[in-house]
Amino acid sequence: MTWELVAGSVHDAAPGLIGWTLLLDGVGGRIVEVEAYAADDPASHSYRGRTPRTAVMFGPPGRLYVYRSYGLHWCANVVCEEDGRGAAVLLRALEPTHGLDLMRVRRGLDDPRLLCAGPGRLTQALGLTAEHNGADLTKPPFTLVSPSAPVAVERSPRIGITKAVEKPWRYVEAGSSWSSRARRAA
DNA sequence: CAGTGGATGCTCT
DNA sequence: GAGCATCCACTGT
Repeated sequence: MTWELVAGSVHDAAPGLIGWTLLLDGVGGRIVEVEAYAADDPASHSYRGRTPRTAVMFGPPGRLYVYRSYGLHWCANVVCEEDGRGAAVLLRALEPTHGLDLMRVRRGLDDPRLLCAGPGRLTQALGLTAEHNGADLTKPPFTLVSPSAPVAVERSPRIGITKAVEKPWRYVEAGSSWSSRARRAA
């Protein structure tokens, strides 16, 4: 596994993660949308230094950083290296490929486009919670599979933040209809 | 369609 | 005590 992927800058790691397949207990799909949160980034949880919540972001790369968002959702990140200064890539959307039926039950929906299109949605669909904070993504119950073909990636500004709003650090698979902003289609 | 606001809990000031 | 890296239901066109 080319896990050097997460050893460098989040701006290399984030587009590099697009197209990988992520499964938890066999349920998941292809990563089609992520956002980079760099060490030197006012919008990053790690920006003000290490705290109990963000400690995982400063740890070994390739781990999961999970936090609660707006009191009700979980959001999942892949921790990157960046000289141990705290950096991670937020998983924003998957193209569901494995375990669709279980995802539908967990999400209470049938529409496959709404199963994993959004950071809170994908964690709910996979059953990802705080219990997975700090988990090693290269080991069970997680599975990571590299893309079988090269993936075209586009950049755009990040969503839902109030600082460093202009930075184009959201990475989406080009032409994907599974991202959180491309929900529209017939 | 677009726009608004409520739910909800934890972290840090 | 404020401020969220969100989602959904509801409103008015």
